[in-house]
This record gives sequence, C-alpha cells and structure tokens, in this order.
Amino acid sequence: MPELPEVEVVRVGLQAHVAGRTVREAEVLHPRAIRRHVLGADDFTQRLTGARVEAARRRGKYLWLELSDKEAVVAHLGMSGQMLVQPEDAPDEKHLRVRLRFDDDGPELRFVDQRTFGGLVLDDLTDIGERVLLPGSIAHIARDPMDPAFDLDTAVRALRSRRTEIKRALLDQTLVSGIGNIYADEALWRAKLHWARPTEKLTLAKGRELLSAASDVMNAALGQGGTSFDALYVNVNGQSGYFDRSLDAYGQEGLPCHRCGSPIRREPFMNRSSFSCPRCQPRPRG
DNA sequence: GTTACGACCTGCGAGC
DNA sequence: TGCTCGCAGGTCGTAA
Repeated sequence: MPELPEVEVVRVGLQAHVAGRTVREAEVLHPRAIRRHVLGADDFTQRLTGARVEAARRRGKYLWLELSDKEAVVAHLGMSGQMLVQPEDAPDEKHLRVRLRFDDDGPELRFVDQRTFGGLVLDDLTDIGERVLLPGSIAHIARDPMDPAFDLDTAVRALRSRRTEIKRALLDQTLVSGIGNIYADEALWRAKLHWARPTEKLTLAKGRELLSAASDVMNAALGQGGTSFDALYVNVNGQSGYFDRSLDAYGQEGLPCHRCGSPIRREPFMNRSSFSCPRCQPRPRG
C-alpha cells in the first residue's frame, strides 16, 4: 500500500526515466483510471500528445509529471497503483489502465492498478503563494514531513485544532500529508500513544514527538525502498521494498512488542485495523 | 464549519 | 472442489 516513502521511490524513478521526454501517444484502457478527469479520455489523450515532461514532483501521496505550459499529469496510486517503465514490446499487465509512449521510441510508462482506487488527471498548475506551483486538484493537501518547508509546530497546531482521535487527525491529509495506516501505527508506537487519544489531550511536546517519529519512520522506510506486503507496491522497475521486515506495530498482531514484550493487539478502526502495544500504548480512560 | 461514515474496487484466504 | 464472506485501505461525497 503506497504511502509517502513508496510514492517518493516511484517519483525518483519517474524523474530518472521519464523527465525530459515528449509524449508521442497516450492510451486509456480503463475509464475509471481517469474518472477525476472530468473532460474524459479523449481530452486526456489529446492534450497529452506532444507534451514534454519537465520533471516528476510529489506532495504527500500525490505525485505529478510537470509538463510544459503549466500543466501536469497528477497521479494517486490508491491502494494498488503502480507506475511501470516497460519496453514497448513487453506484454501488457493484467490491470494495465493507462499507457504513455514517447517520441524517442524508448520504454513506455504504464499505470497499472488492480483495485482501481488510484487514478490520473490532467490539471493546471496553480501558484498557491510563496512561489509554490501545485496542481489545482491537490491544493488542499498539506505539506508532508519530507518537504523542506515543512514546519513541525504548524503541523502540530493543525492536529491539535481538531476535535477527534489522534489517528484520525494523523490520516487527514489536509493537516499533514503522506501518512497512511501503516506509518500512523508505527509513529504512534514510537511515541507511545494510543490511536484513540483525543487530540485536545495532545501536548505540544508530545505532538512534536509524534510527528518527528512519523518523519523518522518514513525516512527509514525510504532508505529501504519502501514497505511491501505483496506485489502491489513496486518501484518503476517492478521491484519491491523490504521495510516491512522493520515494522514494530503494523501487522504484528500477537507478536511480542519490541520494547516490552507484550503481544501487539489489533483493534478495529474506521473499517480497518489499528495495531498497538497494550502496555506501551494504553487506551485512554473514558 | 466540522466530523463521521459508507461507497468505491479486486484478489486472496478462511471457512463451510 | 467450489462457493460465500471478510478483509485490505485512501479518498470523496453525503449526512448529521
């Protein structure tokens, strides 16, 4: 499941293999993959044809190919999206959704997505101030902890301004971006916080500790090529990361906590799961 | 305005 | 063997 480190690995691959190339042909093989492009597949493919990719950029879990003329192809990988750089004669993947071919006849770019939660959209780049150009469709997404301009205290204040549980706030991409279920659980474990703790009970110091932990764990994951549980997350060359071997909480139900030895528990959370240590991360009273 | 929750979607594994 | 069901989970729209 791609979160920030996994998306960053993909972005680096796109920058290396796609930037500087000009699109010769775009092909949409499944309409749901471009459902957020309201003008439809014909508009998407026509506007992409002849466009030059200037750079690959990212904010949180969104990435985009910056094109000339202040346009961008915005991508979200959802749960199972992959950006693959493949030879043109390679067999199509079963879940190939969108294909871009380039005028240098080199490897093509494929958007493959089994569960179709991800997608692409062609969007205009908008100046949101401070000389920051963002695709308009993701202007509401907050800076992520790997952003050089990320401000820890601003993010902590945003989390504390909500009246909800701390993990719900952590997953809210308008407060701090890039954190998904896996790294939320890992950051909470490192900060010894239960996911259901109310945000108003979060002190400034504990908030800083929590977001620093999130940043640390995501940097560590990035260093190992990301977290993979199956073949759903791969880099542009189709290779998986191996940070899942370093996880302390997520998916560790029943296994001893690496700090105190208590068995990690799994609790239902927002129609999914939350993993925590019952001793290190006691449930808040009430 | 803010928060909570269901829908979207497909493949896999468990249970019968 | 084959069927059903639950689970995985990020984002968005809608309801409260």
